[in-house]
Amino acid sequence: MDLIDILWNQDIDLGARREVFDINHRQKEHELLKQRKLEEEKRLHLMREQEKALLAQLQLDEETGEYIPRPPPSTPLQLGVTPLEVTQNGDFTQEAGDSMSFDEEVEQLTTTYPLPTSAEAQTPSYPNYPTVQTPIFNPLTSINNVTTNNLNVSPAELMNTFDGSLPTVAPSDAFRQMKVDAPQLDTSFSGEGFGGVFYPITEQDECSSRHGQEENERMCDSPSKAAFTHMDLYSLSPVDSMDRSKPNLTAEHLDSDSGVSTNGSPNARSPGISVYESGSFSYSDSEMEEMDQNPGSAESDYSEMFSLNFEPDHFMASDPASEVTGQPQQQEKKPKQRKLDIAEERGLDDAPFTKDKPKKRSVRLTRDEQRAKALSIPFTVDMIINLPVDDFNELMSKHQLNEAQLALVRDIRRRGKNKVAAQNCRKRKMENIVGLEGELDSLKEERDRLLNEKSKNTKSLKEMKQQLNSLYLEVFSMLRDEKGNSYSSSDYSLQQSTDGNVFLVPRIKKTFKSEKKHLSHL
DNA sequence: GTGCAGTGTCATCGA
DNA sequence: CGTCGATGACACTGC
Repeated sequence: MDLIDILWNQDIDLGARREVFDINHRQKEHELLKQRKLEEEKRLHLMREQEKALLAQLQLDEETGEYIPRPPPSTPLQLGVTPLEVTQNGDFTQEAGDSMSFDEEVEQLTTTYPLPTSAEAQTPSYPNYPTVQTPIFNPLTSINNVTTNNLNVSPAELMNTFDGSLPTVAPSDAFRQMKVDAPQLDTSFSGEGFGGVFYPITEQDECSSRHGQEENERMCDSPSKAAFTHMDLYSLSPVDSMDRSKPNLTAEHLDSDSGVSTNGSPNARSPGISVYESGSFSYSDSEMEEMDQNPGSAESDYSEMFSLNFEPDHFMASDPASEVTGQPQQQEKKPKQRKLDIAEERGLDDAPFTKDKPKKRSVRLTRDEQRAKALSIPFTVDMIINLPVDDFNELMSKHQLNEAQLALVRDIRRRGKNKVAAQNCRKRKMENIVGLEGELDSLKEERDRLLNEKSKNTKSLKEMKQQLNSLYLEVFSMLRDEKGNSYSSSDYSLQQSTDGNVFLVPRIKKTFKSEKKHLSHL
Protein backbone atom coordinates (compact mmCIF):
# COMPACT_ATOMS: atom_id res chain seq x y z
CA MET A 1 0.00 0.00 0.00
CA ASP A 2 2.90 2.30 0.63
CA LEU A 3 4.10 1.76 -2.86
CA ILE A 4 0.61 2.34 -4.15
CA ASP A 5 0.36 5.52 -2.16
CA ILE A 6 3.67 6.70 -3.48
CA LEU A 7 2.67 5.96 -7.03
CA TRP A 8 -0.72 7.45 -6.50
CA ASN A 9 0.76 10.55 -5.02
CA GLN A 10 2.96 10.80 -8.02
CA ASP A 11 -0.22 10.90 -10.08
CA ILE A 12 0.58 7.74 -11.86
CA ASP A 13 -2.28 6.11 -13.58
CA LEU A 14 -2.75 2.82 -11.78
CA GLY A 15 -5.37 1.54 -14.15
CA ALA A 16 -7.70 0.96 -11.24
CA ARG A 17 -9.24 2.77 -8.39
CA ARG A 18 -7.18 3.05 -5.29
CA GLU A 19 -9.70 1.01 -3.28
CA VAL A 20 -8.82 -2.02 -5.33
CA PHE A 21 -5.54 -2.20 -3.53
CA ASP A 22 -7.11 -1.85 -0.14
CA ILE A 23 -7.19 -5.28 1.42
CA ASN A 24 -10.02 -4.32 3.76
CA HIS A 25 -12.09 -3.14 0.90
CA ARG A 26 -11.38 -6.33 -0.98
CA GLN A 27 -12.34 -8.43 1.98
CA LYS A 28 -15.66 -6.64 2.23
CA GLU A 29 -16.31 -7.21 -1.41
CA HIS A 30 -15.37 -10.82 -1.03
CA GLU A 31 -17.84 -11.27 1.78
CA LEU A 32 -20.53 -9.56 -0.20
CA LEU A 33 -19.85 -11.83 -3.11
CA LYS A 34 -19.97 -14.84 -0.87
CA GLN A 35 -23.28 -13.77 0.52
CA ARG A 36 -24.73 -13.27 -2.91
CA LYS A 37 -23.49 -16.65 -3.92
CA LEU A 38 -25.18 -18.24 -0.97
CA GLU A 39 -28.43 -16.51 -1.75
CA GLU A 40 -28.22 -17.63 -5.34
CA GLU A 41 -27.61 -21.20 -4.31
CA LYS A 42 -30.51 -21.00 -1.94
CA ARG A 43 -32.74 -19.71 -4.69
CA LEU A 44 -31.64 -22.43 -7.11
CA HIS A 45 -32.27 -25.01 -4.49
CA LEU A 46 -35.77 -23.77 -3.94
CA MET A 47 -36.41 -23.86 -7.66
CA ARG A 48 -35.20 -27.42 -7.85
CA GLU A 49 -37.46 -28.38 -5.02
CA GLN A 50 -40.39 -26.81 -6.78
CA GLU A 51 -39.66 -28.63 -9.98
CA LYS A 52 -39.36 -31.88 -8.13
CA ALA A 53 -42.63 -31.31 -6.42
CA LEU A 54 -44.35 -30.43 -9.65
CA LEU A 55 -43.08 -33.51 -11.36
CA ALA A 56 -44.26 -35.55 -8.45
CA GLN A 57 -47.75 -34.30 -9.11
CA LEU A 58 -47.78 -35.62 -12.62
CA GLN A 59 -47.86 -39.07 -13.95
CA LEU A 60 -47.29 -40.23 -17.47
CA ASP A 61 -50.28 -41.71 -19.15
CA GLU A 62 -48.75 -44.56 -21.08
CA GLU A 63 -51.63 -44.75 -23.44
CA THR A 64 -51.67 -41.18 -24.59
CA GLY A 65 -48.18 -40.22 -23.64
CA GLU A 66 -49.53 -37.24 -21.81
CA TYR A 67 -48.65 -36.03 -18.40
CA ILE A 68 -51.73 -35.87 -16.28
CA PRO A 69 -52.33 -34.97 -12.70
CA ARG A 70 -52.34 -37.86 -10.32
CA PRO A 71 -55.87 -39.06 -9.76
CA PRO A 72 -57.53 -38.16 -6.51
CA PRO A 73 -57.19 -40.77 -3.82
CA SER A 74 -59.67 -43.55 -3.72
CA THR A 75 -60.25 -43.00 -0.05
CA PRO A 76 -61.61 -39.61 0.84
CA LEU A 77 -58.64 -38.64 2.90
CA GLN A 78 -59.08 -35.19 4.19
CA LEU A 79 -57.03 -32.64 2.45
CA GLY A 80 -54.70 -30.79 4.62
CA VAL A 81 -54.61 -33.51 7.18
CA THR A 82 -50.99 -34.10 6.78
CA PRO A 83 -49.91 -30.52 7.10
CA LEU A 84 -52.00 -30.42 10.16
CA GLU A 85 -50.09 -33.36 11.41
CA VAL A 86 -46.97 -31.47 10.73
CA THR A 87 -48.25 -28.79 12.92
CA GLN A 88 -49.29 -31.32 15.45
CA ASN A 89 -45.93 -32.86 15.20
CA GLY A 90 -44.49 -29.52 15.94
CA ASP A 91 -46.66 -29.15 18.94
CA PHE A 92 -46.12 -32.72 19.79
CA THR A 93 -42.45 -32.29 19.85
CA GLN A 94 -42.85 -29.35 22.07
CA GLU A 95 -44.93 -31.32 24.45
CA ALA A 96 -42.79 -34.34 24.04
CA GLY A 97 -40.03 -32.51 25.68
CA ASP A 98 -42.00 -32.83 28.83
CA SER A 99 -43.56 -36.21 28.55
CA MET A 100 -41.43 -38.28 26.25
CA SER A 101 -37.83 -38.46 25.33
CA PHE A 102 -36.90 -37.59 21.81
CA ASP A 103 -35.78 -41.10 20.99
CA GLU A 104 -38.97 -42.54 22.33
CA GLU A 105 -40.94 -40.18 20.25
CA VAL A 106 -39.01 -41.08 17.13
CA GLU A 107 -39.44 -44.71 17.84
CA GLN A 108 -43.13 -44.30 18.17
CA LEU A 109 -43.28 -42.42 14.92
CA THR A 110 -41.27 -44.96 13.02
CA THR A 111 -43.28 -47.80 14.45
CA THR A 112 -46.52 -46.24 13.45
CA TYR A 113 -45.29 -45.09 10.06
CA PRO A 114 -42.36 -47.25 9.13
CA LEU A 115 -39.75 -45.58 7.05
CA PRO A 116 -38.30 -47.24 3.94
CA THR A 117 -35.08 -48.27 5.53
CA SER A 118 -33.41 -47.49 8.72
CA ALA A 119 -30.29 -46.53 6.87
CA GLU A 120 -32.20 -44.01 4.82
CA ALA A 121 -33.89 -42.77 7.90
CA GLN A 122 -30.59 -41.87 9.39
CA THR A 123 -29.34 -40.05 6.38
CA PRO A 124 -29.87 -36.36 6.06
CA SER A 125 -32.04 -37.07 3.03
CA TYR A 126 -34.69 -38.61 5.24
CA PRO A 127 -34.91 -36.46 8.30
CA ASN A 128 -37.21 -37.99 10.84
CA TYR A 129 -38.10 -34.81 12.43
CA PRO A 130 -40.35 -32.45 10.60
CA THR A 131 -39.28 -29.75 12.96
CA VAL A 132 -35.95 -29.70 11.29
CA GLN A 133 -37.39 -28.37 8.11
CA THR A 134 -39.73 -25.83 9.46
CA PRO A 135 -37.48 -22.86 10.05
CA ILE A 136 -36.67 -22.35 6.38
CA PHE A 137 -39.24 -24.60 4.94
CA ASN A 138 -40.17 -23.93 1.37
CA PRO A 139 -43.88 -23.30 1.37
CA LEU A 140 -44.27 -23.89 -2.32
CA THR A 141 -42.63 -27.23 -2.13
CA SER A 142 -44.73 -28.13 0.78
CA ILE A 143 -47.85 -27.11 -1.01
CA ASN A 144 -47.12 -29.27 -3.94
CA ASN A 145 -46.14 -32.23 -1.93
CA VAL A 146 -49.04 -31.91 0.37
CA THR A 147 -51.56 -31.57 -2.35
CA THR A 148 -50.55 -34.71 -4.08
CA ASN A 149 -48.45 -37.21 -2.37
CA ASN A 150 -49.90 -36.80 1.01
CA LEU A 151 -53.24 -37.99 -0.06
CA ASN A 152 -52.20 -41.54 0.08
CA VAL A 153 -48.94 -41.66 1.90
CA SER A 154 -48.05 -41.98 5.45
CA PRO A 155 -46.82 -39.04 7.43
CA ALA A 156 -43.43 -40.63 7.44
CA GLU A 157 -43.38 -40.53 3.68
CA LEU A 158 -44.60 -37.04 3.84
CA MET A 159 -41.58 -36.20 5.85
CA ASN A 160 -39.53 -37.77 3.17
CA THR A 161 -40.91 -35.35 0.69
CA PHE A 162 -39.07 -32.69 2.53
CA ASP A 163 -35.82 -34.43 1.94
CA GLY A 164 -32.70 -32.57 1.26
CA SER A 165 -34.23 -29.20 1.45
CA LEU A 166 -32.21 -28.17 4.42
CA PRO A 167 -28.89 -28.66 5.97
CA THR A 168 -29.05 -31.21 8.66
CA VAL A 169 -29.66 -29.83 12.08
CA ALA A 170 -29.09 -31.77 15.23
CA PRO A 171 -32.37 -32.90 16.73
CA SER A 172 -31.93 -31.03 19.90
CA ASP A 173 -31.17 -27.88 18.01
CA ALA A 174 -34.16 -28.53 15.90
CA PHE A 175 -36.35 -28.69 18.91
CA ARG A 176 -35.05 -25.48 20.24
CA GLN A 177 -35.42 -23.87 16.89
CA MET A 178 -38.93 -25.12 16.53
CA LYS A 179 -39.97 -23.68 19.79
CA VAL A 180 -38.81 -20.32 18.69
CA ASP A 181 -39.88 -20.38 15.09
CA ALA A 182 -43.15 -22.20 15.16
CA PRO A 183 -45.32 -19.23 16.04
CA GLN A 184 -43.76 -17.22 13.28
CA LEU A 185 -44.41 -19.99 10.88
CA ASP A 186 -47.95 -20.11 11.87
CA THR A 187 -48.48 -16.55 10.88
CA SER A 188 -46.32 -16.52 7.87
CA PHE A 189 -47.32 -19.74 6.25
CA SER A 190 -50.95 -19.59 7.03
CA GLY A 191 -51.03 -15.94 6.25
CA GLU A 192 -51.98 -14.23 3.09
CA GLY A 193 -48.88 -15.08 1.24
CA PHE A 194 -49.37 -18.79 1.28
CA GLY A 195 -53.04 -19.16 1.71
CA GLY A 196 -52.83 -21.26 4.81
CA VAL A 197 -51.46 -24.22 3.05
CA PHE A 198 -48.87 -25.16 5.49
CA TYR A 199 -51.12 -24.89 8.46
CA PRO A 200 -54.45 -25.76 7.04
CA ILE A 201 -57.24 -24.01 8.69
CA THR A 202 -60.75 -25.26 8.74
CA GLU A 203 -63.06 -23.87 6.17
CA GLN A 204 -64.73 -21.70 8.66
CA ASP A 205 -61.50 -20.45 10.06
CA GLU A 206 -60.20 -19.86 6.63
CA CYS A 207 -63.09 -17.77 5.55
CA SER A 208 -63.36 -15.86 8.72
CA SER A 209 -59.72 -15.18 9.26
CA ARG A 210 -58.91 -13.94 5.82
CA HIS A 211 -59.54 -10.61 4.32
CA GLY A 212 -61.76 -11.33 1.43
CA GLN A 213 -59.10 -12.14 -1.02
CA GLU A 214 -59.90 -13.81 -4.25
CA GLU A 215 -58.05 -16.94 -3.35
CA ASN A 216 -59.88 -17.17 -0.14
CA GLU A 217 -63.18 -16.94 -1.85
CA ARG A 218 -62.22 -19.81 -4.02
CA MET A 219 -61.09 -21.75 -1.06
CA CYS A 220 -64.31 -21.09 0.70
CA ASP A 221 -66.22 -22.38 -2.25
CA SER A 222 -65.24 -25.91 -1.69
CA PRO A 223 -63.76 -27.66 1.26
CA SER A 224 -61.85 -29.92 -1.04
CA LYS A 225 -59.94 -26.97 -2.31
CA ALA A 226 -59.04 -25.63 1.03
CA ALA A 227 -55.45 -26.57 0.66
CA PHE A 228 -55.17 -25.41 -2.94
CA THR A 229 -54.63 -21.86 -3.65
CA HIS A 230 -52.22 -20.75 -6.28
CA MET A 231 -51.18 -24.23 -7.18
CA ASP A 232 -54.64 -25.64 -7.43
CA LEU A 233 -54.03 -28.85 -9.24
CA TYR A 234 -57.64 -29.56 -9.82
CA SER A 235 -57.96 -26.36 -11.72
CA LEU A 236 -55.55 -27.89 -14.15
CA SER A 237 -57.28 -31.17 -14.47
CA PRO A 238 -58.73 -31.81 -17.87
CA VAL A 239 -62.31 -32.14 -16.82
CA ASP A 240 -62.68 -29.86 -13.96
CA SER A 241 -61.13 -26.85 -15.49
CA MET A 242 -63.76 -26.65 -18.17
CA ASP A 243 -66.65 -27.11 -15.87
CA ARG A 244 -65.64 -25.13 -12.93
CA SER A 245 -64.80 -21.58 -12.67
CA LYS A 246 -64.19 -20.53 -16.22
CA PRO A 247 -67.01 -21.91 -18.32
CA ASN A 248 -66.90 -19.23 -20.97
CA LEU A 249 -63.27 -18.56 -21.26
CA THR A 250 -63.12 -20.38 -24.52
CA ALA A 251 -65.55 -17.95 -25.92
CA GLU A 252 -63.39 -15.12 -24.81
CA HIS A 253 -60.12 -16.36 -26.17
CA LEU A 254 -60.67 -18.70 -29.01
CA ASP A 255 -60.26 -17.27 -32.42
CA SER A 256 -59.82 -19.21 -35.57
CA ASP A 257 -57.60 -17.98 -38.31
CA SER A 258 -60.24 -19.13 -40.69
CA GLY A 259 -62.07 -15.99 -39.93
CA VAL A 260 -64.36 -17.25 -37.27
CA SER A 261 -63.66 -15.07 -34.39
CA THR A 262 -65.10 -12.89 -31.77
CA ASN A 263 -66.60 -9.60 -32.63
CA GLY A 264 -64.21 -7.13 -34.01
CA SER A 265 -61.30 -9.46 -34.08
CA PRO A 266 -58.56 -7.93 -36.18
CA ASN A 267 -57.68 -11.39 -37.33
CA ALA A 268 -60.98 -12.05 -38.92
CA ARG A 269 -60.62 -12.92 -42.51
CA SER A 270 -64.10 -14.12 -43.23
CA PRO A 271 -66.39 -11.25 -42.47
CA GLY A 272 -69.36 -13.35 -43.34
CA ILE A 273 -68.88 -15.49 -40.30
CA SER A 274 -68.75 -13.74 -37.03
CA VAL A 275 -69.91 -15.53 -33.96
CA TYR A 276 -71.29 -18.95 -33.85
CA GLU A 277 -73.83 -20.35 -31.55
CA SER A 278 -71.85 -22.68 -29.41
CA GLY A 279 -69.71 -20.00 -27.98
CA SER A 280 -66.56 -21.84 -28.87
CA PHE A 281 -63.82 -20.01 -30.60
CA SER A 282 -60.28 -20.70 -31.43
CA TYR A 283 -57.11 -18.78 -31.15
CA SER A 284 -55.70 -16.95 -34.05
CA ASP A 285 -52.21 -17.87 -35.11
CA SER A 286 -50.77 -14.73 -33.68
CA GLU A 287 -52.42 -15.35 -30.39
CA MET A 288 -51.25 -18.88 -30.37
CA GLU A 289 -47.76 -17.74 -31.09
CA GLU A 290 -47.94 -15.25 -28.30
CA MET A 291 -48.93 -18.02 -26.02
CA ASP A 292 -46.12 -20.13 -27.24
CA GLN A 293 -43.74 -17.35 -26.55
CA ASN A 294 -45.09 -16.69 -23.11
CA PRO A 295 -45.50 -20.07 -21.59
CA GLY A 296 -45.63 -18.62 -18.19
CA SER A 297 -48.59 -16.46 -18.79
CA ALA A 298 -50.95 -17.00 -21.59
CA GLU A 299 -50.11 -20.56 -22.31
CA SER A 300 -50.77 -21.69 -18.83
CA ASP A 301 -54.13 -20.05 -18.98
CA TYR A 302 -54.67 -21.63 -22.34
CA SER A 303 -53.81 -25.03 -21.05
CA GLU A 304 -56.07 -24.53 -18.16
CA MET A 305 -59.04 -23.17 -19.94
CA PHE A 306 -58.92 -25.59 -22.79
CA SER A 307 -58.37 -28.57 -20.62
CA LEU A 308 -55.20 -29.41 -22.41
CA ASN A 309 -52.82 -31.99 -21.30
CA PHE A 310 -50.38 -30.02 -19.36
CA GLU A 311 -46.80 -31.01 -19.67
CA PRO A 312 -44.02 -30.69 -17.17
CA ASP A 313 -42.18 -28.10 -19.15
CA HIS A 314 -45.17 -25.87 -19.52
CA PHE A 315 -46.31 -26.53 -16.08
CA MET A 316 -43.05 -25.60 -14.58
CA ALA A 317 -42.67 -22.66 -16.85
CA SER A 318 -45.59 -21.23 -15.04
CA ASP A 319 -43.70 -20.10 -12.09
CA PRO A 320 -45.57 -20.74 -8.89
CA ALA A 321 -43.73 -17.93 -7.28
CA SER A 322 -45.06 -15.53 -9.82
CA GLU A 323 -48.52 -16.73 -9.10
CA VAL A 324 -48.04 -16.16 -5.47
CA THR A 325 -46.88 -12.67 -6.01
CA GLY A 326 -49.30 -12.08 -8.79
CA GLN A 327 -46.51 -10.88 -11.01
CA PRO A 328 -46.09 -12.91 -14.13
CA GLN A 329 -42.47 -13.58 -14.67
CA GLN A 330 -40.94 -13.89 -18.06
CA GLN A 331 -39.24 -17.04 -17.07
CA GLU A 332 -37.65 -18.40 -20.16
CA LYS A 333 -37.47 -22.09 -20.75
CA LYS A 334 -34.10 -23.60 -20.66
CA PRO A 335 -32.66 -23.57 -24.15
CA LYS A 336 -32.38 -27.31 -24.15
CA GLN A 337 -35.93 -27.77 -23.11
CA ARG A 338 -37.10 -25.25 -25.62
CA LYS A 339 -35.18 -27.04 -28.28
CA LEU A 340 -36.77 -30.27 -27.25
CA ASP A 341 -40.16 -28.70 -27.43
CA ILE A 342 -39.53 -27.40 -30.87
CA ALA A 343 -38.21 -30.71 -31.96
CA GLU A 344 -41.22 -32.40 -30.53
CA GLU A 345 -43.56 -29.96 -32.07
CA ARG A 346 -41.94 -30.19 -35.41
CA GLY A 347 -41.21 -33.83 -35.23
CA LEU A 348 -44.76 -34.55 -34.45
CA ASP A 349 -46.04 -34.40 -37.92
CA ASP A 350 -42.73 -34.86 -39.47
CA ALA A 351 -42.17 -37.80 -41.66
CA PRO A 352 -41.35 -35.01 -44.02
CA PHE A 353 -42.10 -35.53 -47.63
CA THR A 354 -44.16 -38.57 -46.85
CA LYS A 355 -47.65 -39.15 -45.74
CA ASP A 356 -46.67 -41.61 -43.10
CA LYS A 357 -48.36 -41.08 -39.82
CA PRO A 358 -46.18 -40.25 -36.90
CA LYS A 359 -45.03 -43.35 -35.16
CA LYS A 360 -45.34 -42.11 -31.61
CA ARG A 361 -47.28 -39.19 -30.32
CA SER A 362 -45.30 -36.64 -28.47
CA VAL A 363 -46.44 -35.07 -25.29
CA ARG A 364 -46.65 -31.69 -26.87
CA LEU A 365 -49.56 -30.96 -29.15
CA THR A 366 -49.29 -28.97 -32.30
CA ARG A 367 -51.21 -25.78 -32.49
CA ASP A 368 -53.78 -27.32 -34.75
CA GLU A 369 -54.15 -30.20 -32.37
CA GLN A 370 -54.64 -27.75 -29.55
CA ARG A 371 -57.21 -25.87 -31.55
CA ALA A 372 -58.99 -29.06 -32.45
CA LYS A 373 -59.07 -30.09 -28.86
CA ALA A 374 -60.26 -26.70 -27.78
CA LEU A 375 -63.17 -26.85 -30.18
CA SER A 376 -63.83 -30.48 -29.33
CA ILE A 377 -63.36 -31.68 -32.86
CA PRO A 378 -64.44 -35.30 -32.67
CA PHE A 379 -61.62 -36.67 -34.83
CA THR A 380 -57.90 -36.48 -34.97
CA VAL A 381 -55.86 -33.99 -36.91
CA ASP A 382 -54.30 -36.88 -38.77
CA MET A 383 -57.69 -37.97 -39.92
CA ILE A 384 -58.61 -34.47 -40.94
CA ILE A 385 -55.48 -34.10 -43.02
CA ASN A 386 -54.90 -37.51 -44.47
CA LEU A 387 -58.32 -38.83 -45.27
CA PRO A 388 -59.23 -38.91 -48.94
CA VAL A 389 -61.66 -36.24 -50.04
CA ASP A 390 -64.64 -38.52 -50.21
CA ASP A 391 -63.99 -40.05 -46.85
CA PHE A 392 -63.36 -36.65 -45.41
CA ASN A 393 -66.62 -35.27 -46.75
CA GLU A 394 -68.43 -38.32 -45.49
CA LEU A 395 -66.91 -37.82 -42.10
CA MET A 396 -67.96 -34.20 -42.09
CA SER A 397 -71.50 -35.08 -43.01
CA LYS A 398 -71.73 -37.68 -40.30
CA HIS A 399 -70.94 -35.22 -37.56
CA GLN A 400 -72.96 -32.18 -36.79
CA LEU A 401 -70.27 -29.57 -36.61
CA ASN A 402 -70.93 -25.92 -36.14
CA GLU A 403 -69.45 -23.30 -38.39
CA ALA A 404 -66.42 -22.68 -36.28
CA GLN A 405 -65.61 -26.34 -36.09
CA LEU A 406 -66.09 -26.75 -39.83
CA ALA A 407 -63.91 -23.74 -40.52
CA LEU A 408 -61.23 -25.03 -38.20
CA VAL A 409 -61.35 -28.46 -39.74
CA ARG A 410 -61.00 -26.98 -43.19
CA ASP A 411 -58.12 -24.82 -42.04
CA ILE A 412 -56.42 -27.76 -40.41
CA ARG A 413 -56.82 -29.81 -43.55
CA ARG A 414 -55.59 -26.98 -45.74
CA ARG A 415 -52.60 -26.29 -43.55
CA GLY A 416 -51.79 -29.94 -43.16
CA LYS A 417 -51.97 -30.57 -46.86
CA ASN A 418 -50.00 -27.48 -47.62
CA LYS A 419 -47.39 -28.40 -45.08
CA VAL A 420 -46.85 -31.72 -46.75
CA ALA A 421 -46.92 -30.04 -50.13
CA ALA A 422 -44.32 -27.56 -49.01
CA GLN A 423 -42.16 -30.34 -47.68
CA ASN A 424 -42.51 -32.21 -50.96
CA CYS A 425 -41.81 -29.06 -52.87
CA ARG A 426 -38.65 -28.43 -50.93
CA LYS A 427 -37.61 -31.98 -51.29
CA ARG A 428 -38.07 -31.74 -55.03
CA LYS A 429 -36.17 -28.51 -55.09
CA MET A 430 -33.34 -30.11 -53.21
CA GLU A 431 -33.45 -33.11 -55.49
CA ASN A 432 -33.36 -30.83 -58.50
CA ILE A 433 -30.37 -29.02 -57.09
CA VAL A 434 -28.65 -32.29 -56.34
CA GLY A 435 -29.54 -33.57 -59.82
CA LEU A 436 -28.23 -30.43 -61.47
CA GLU A 437 -25.05 -30.65 -59.46
CA GLY A 438 -24.64 -34.25 -60.58
CA GLU A 439 -25.28 -33.25 -64.14
CA LEU A 440 -22.74 -30.49 -63.83
CA ASP A 441 -20.21 -32.97 -62.53
CA SER A 442 -20.82 -35.39 -65.36
CA LEU A 443 -20.57 -32.60 -67.91
CA LYS A 444 -17.27 -31.54 -66.43
CA GLU A 445 -16.06 -35.09 -66.63
CA GLU A 446 -17.08 -35.31 -70.27
CA ARG A 447 -15.37 -32.05 -71.02
CA ASP A 448 -12.17 -33.36 -69.45
CA ARG A 449 -12.50 -36.57 -71.41
CA LEU A 450 -12.98 -34.71 -74.67
CA LEU A 451 -10.05 -32.43 -73.95
CA ASN A 452 -7.93 -35.47 -73.27
CA GLU A 453 -9.09 -37.08 -76.47
CA LYS A 454 -8.36 -33.92 -78.39
CA SER A 455 -4.87 -33.86 -77.01
CA LYS A 456 -4.34 -37.45 -78.03
CA ASN A 457 -5.69 -36.78 -81.49
CA THR A 458 -3.45 -33.78 -81.91
CA LYS A 459 -0.50 -35.87 -80.95
CA SER A 460 -1.55 -38.63 -83.29
CA LEU A 461 -2.07 -36.18 -86.12
CA LYS A 462 1.35 -34.79 -85.58
CA GLU A 463 2.88 -38.25 -85.82
CA MET A 464 0.91 -39.00 -88.97
CA LYS A 465 2.07 -35.76 -90.54
CA GLN A 466 5.62 -36.68 -89.82
CA GLN A 467 5.11 -40.11 -91.33
CA LEU A 468 3.48 -38.56 -94.37
CA ASN A 469 6.33 -36.16 -94.78
CA SER A 470 8.82 -39.02 -94.64
CA LEU A 471 6.82 -40.96 -97.15
CA TYR A 472 6.56 -37.92 -99.38
CA LEU A 473 10.24 -37.38 -99.36
CA GLU A 474 10.86 -41.03 -100.04
CA VAL A 475 8.48 -41.10 -102.98
CA PHE A 476 9.71 -37.79 -104.35
CA SER A 477 13.27 -38.96 -104.23
CA MET A 478 12.43 -42.03 -106.28
CA LEU A 479 10.88 -40.04 -109.14
CA ARG A 480 12.94 -39.65 -112.39
CA ASP A 481 12.39 -37.72 -115.55
CA GLU A 482 12.88 -39.01 -119.13
CA LYS A 483 16.62 -38.59 -118.84
CA GLY A 484 16.81 -40.42 -115.54
CA ASN A 485 17.44 -37.31 -113.49
CA SER A 486 15.72 -36.75 -110.15
CA TYR A 487 13.30 -33.86 -109.71
CA SER A 488 14.20 -30.85 -107.70
CA SER A 489 11.96 -30.50 -104.65
CA SER A 490 12.14 -26.74 -105.08
CA ASP A 491 10.71 -26.95 -108.57
CA TYR A 492 8.19 -29.72 -108.13
CA SER A 493 5.87 -31.07 -105.52
CA LEU A 494 3.58 -34.03 -105.25
CA GLN A 495 -0.14 -33.39 -104.87
CA GLN A 496 -3.00 -35.77 -104.48
CA SER A 497 -6.35 -35.21 -106.06
CA THR A 498 -9.69 -36.09 -104.56
CA ASP A 499 -9.94 -39.25 -106.57
CA GLY A 500 -6.68 -40.56 -105.09
CA ASN A 501 -4.39 -39.88 -108.03
CA VAL A 502 -1.08 -38.25 -107.26
CA PHE A 503 0.41 -35.61 -109.52
CA LEU A 504 3.85 -34.11 -109.82
CA VAL A 505 3.20 -30.40 -109.95
CA PRO A 506 5.80 -27.75 -110.78
CA ARG A 507 5.95 -25.19 -107.98
CA ILE A 508 6.73 -22.01 -109.80
CA LYS A 509 5.18 -22.49 -113.16
CA LYS A 510 2.37 -20.05 -113.94
CA THR A 511 0.96 -22.40 -116.44
CA PHE A 512 1.28 -26.10 -115.94
CA LYS A 513 -0.32 -27.37 -119.14
CA SER A 514 2.90 -28.88 -120.44
CA GLU A 515 4.66 -29.55 -117.19
CA LYS A 516 1.96 -31.42 -115.47
CA LYS A 517 2.73 -35.03 -115.33
CA HIS A 518 0.26 -37.57 -114.47
CA LEU A 519 1.56 -40.13 -112.15
CA SER A 520 -0.89 -42.87 -111.72
CA HIS A 521 -0.87 -45.60 -109.16
CA LEU A 522 1.89 -44.27 -107.06
C1' DG B 1 -25.45 -8.94 -33.71
C1' DT B 2 -25.69 -11.28 -38.11
C1' DG B 3 -26.26 -14.73 -41.53
C1' DC B 4 -28.00 -19.13 -42.68
C1' DA B 5 -30.87 -23.20 -42.75
C1' DG B 6 -35.11 -25.33 -41.63
C1' DT B 7 -39.92 -25.04 -41.12
C1' DG B 8 -44.77 -23.48 -41.15
C1' DT B 9 -47.96 -20.64 -43.28
C1' DC B 10 -50.30 -17.81 -46.70
C1' DA B 11 -51.27 -16.20 -51.35
C1' DT B 12 -51.48 -17.33 -55.84
C1' DC B 13 -51.52 -19.96 -60.04
C1' DG B 14 -52.64 -23.66 -63.03
C1' DA B 15 -54.61 -28.26 -63.72
C1' DC C 1 -66.62 -22.55 -59.64
C1' DG C 2 -64.48 -25.24 -56.07
C1' DT C 3 -60.64 -28.28 -54.96
C1' DC C 4 -56.02 -29.50 -54.85
C1' DG C 5 -51.12 -29.53 -55.53
C1' DA C 6 -47.07 -26.65 -56.53
C1' DT C 7 -44.43 -22.85 -55.47
C1' DG C 8 -42.78 -18.11 -54.24
C1' DA C 9 -42.60 -15.26 -50.40
C1' DC C 10 -42.57 -14.19 -45.67
C1' DA C 11 -41.98 -14.87 -40.67
C1' DC C 12 -40.01 -17.24 -37.08
C1' DT C 13 -36.59 -19.96 -34.65
C1' DG C 14 -32.31 -22.14 -33.50
C1' DC C 15 -27.58 -22.60 -34.53
